[in-house]
Order: sequence, then C-alpha cells, then structure tokens
Amino acid sequence: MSSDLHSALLTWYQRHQRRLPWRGEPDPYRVLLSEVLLQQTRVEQAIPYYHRFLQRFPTLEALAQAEQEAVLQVWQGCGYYTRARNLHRLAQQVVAAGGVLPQSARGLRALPGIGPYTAAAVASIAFGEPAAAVDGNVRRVLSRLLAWEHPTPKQVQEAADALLSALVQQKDARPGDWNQALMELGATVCTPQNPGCGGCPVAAFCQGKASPAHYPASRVRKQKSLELVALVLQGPEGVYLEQRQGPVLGGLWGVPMEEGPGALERLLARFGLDSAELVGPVRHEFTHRKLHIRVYRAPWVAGENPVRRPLSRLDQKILALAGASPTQPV
DNA sequence: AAACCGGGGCC
DNA sequence: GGCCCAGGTTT
Repeated sequence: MSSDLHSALLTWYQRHQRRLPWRGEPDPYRVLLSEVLLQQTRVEQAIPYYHRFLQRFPTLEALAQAEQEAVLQVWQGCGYYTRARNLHRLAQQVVAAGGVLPQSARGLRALPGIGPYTAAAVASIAFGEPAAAVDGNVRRVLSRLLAWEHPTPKQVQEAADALLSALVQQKDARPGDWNQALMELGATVCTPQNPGCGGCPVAAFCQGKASPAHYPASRVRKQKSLELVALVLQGPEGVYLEQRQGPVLGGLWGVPMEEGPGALERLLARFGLDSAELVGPVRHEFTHRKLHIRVYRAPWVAGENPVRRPLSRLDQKILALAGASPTQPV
C-alpha cells in the first residue's frame, strides 16, 4: 500500500529530476554549500552563486582561511547574509577540529547555520542517513496528500518520518533520493499555485487533489513602511562607505543612512555639512519591510571604489541613482 | 509560537 | 500587489 506510493514517486524522480550542478556530487562540502544556498532561495537563483562560490572557495579549508569580507563579496546580492557569515564560521570550526564534516544529522545540527532541515538534507544526501528533510516543499506536498489545512511543524515532521521509515524497510533504500524526490515534486508539480495534479505520480494517494489550493493555508505576513534618508558622499577617489552593523545587512558595506524624523539633519551633523542635494527617491522591499529612501548627495574629501566592498542590492540601487555605481578597475 | 532576516520570479 | 522560495536564529 504505502510502498506503492514510494515506488511511484521514486520512479517519477528517476525520470523527471532536473539536472542540477550539485546532483550526484560526492563532495559533502558541495552538498552542504548547495543546501545553505537553497535556504529560502530558488534553485535558479542559487545556481550562479554555487559556481561562483566554488570557484573562489573550492574546499572547506579554502573557505576557512578566507576573510569574512571576501566571503560576503561572493555572496553579494544573494540575500540572507547571515548564511554566508555562518557558513564561514562553520568552515573555521570544522577545520579547527580536524577538517572533517560531521557525518550525522545530529552532528551537523550543532554547527552554525545548520537547522533541522539542512542537517537532515546533508546527512541523507551526502552520507545516506535515513533522516527526513522537511522544507517548504515537503510541508506542502504532505499537507495536500493528507488534506491538512493547518499542519503544525511537528505533525509534518512525524508524517515525513513515517514515510521515510516505511521506505527504509525496503532493501537498498536511498533516503537522500527520497528526500529529494519529495522536494522535486513540490518544486515542479505540486507547486504553490496551479499544481499539475494531472501529471502527478502520486495523485492516486492524494486526499487533497480536489482542492489543492486549500492545503496548506497560507501564512499571514505583515509589511511595515519605513522612511529613510541616505547620504552619498562623493570624493575624488570614490564614495564614502561604512560597514553596516547589526542584524540588517550586517557585515555588508553601504552609504550612511538614518531612519525617521530628523534623519537628514542627523546625517548632515555627523559629517559637519550645511546642506546636501536631493537626488531622488529609492524604493526597496524586504519580505517584511517596505523602505522609502530619500537619497541626498554632497561632495566629500575621501571615498573609495564601491566595487571593492560587499554591497547589498539596496546600496547598489542608491549608488546607481546618485551616479556613483561601482566601476570595474582597469 | 511568533518575529525577524533579502532578493527575486511568477501570477 | 500577493505569494513564497530545498530555513535558521532569536525572542
């Protein structure tokens, strides 16, 4: 009964899986890198960063020896920059402890930036451990299979564990393939909108196919508006940049920015300026923030070429508007 | 449990 | 404009 579901999905996966750069890679470091890049990031967006990152940091040892700023430079534009900082820390910890990645989900889970999903994904894909990896795809696929509208994380994990346990009963079970098959189904067939139930290999087992849009119920997200002022200081050598601190874009560089009433006055006071020229507005959205930035420009005595620093998309927009975009060195 | 953390593609 | 992505950490 249940093994029909397993064989149907695994057979489908053998035939329909996408060719991805990290598929079939034996190097656990590459598997780990791919999984970290794929955290809340679409496959198509992650692929170029995967190649860039490996070209610059081919091994865990190379990554461990790098400066954090160099790591962020490669990660620039990919978002969720704590991933890059944590992966860097992870490399340094593992190399300091002998240079070998833990091979169990439990051991991996203890490393920075590795949560339950990534630990299970790497342990199963790189080391064959039967650990159920539950991501957004698996949550959606199982919610629909079982017609669960409001599944708790625990419920989903237990359902995934049960399915994997049933698979492991069989001979030559490959937990990594099973996890990837579930995720591949969610990414290409059992999609959030307009799922392709007609071509689904497990439609016969699905209790939610009559109304897949009901499962699971979408989450509520609030987006707050924020008023900001940015100051682009232009000197003979380039633009004044500072390293951002704190949780938002931490570790990246950018132009001075202030929030709320009196933001411009505070910025001018910081640099002892009387006035600055209004260049224009920049709008930028994060998942939970809608930023409205008034960009000002003023001459300054010192600055640098922004191409040498890791910048967020937000600061790239600001610099572009101010006519101070990064220029490649000749 | 809920909030917070980027950027992007699709409808 | 809404949705959500091969999630993790903090509160």
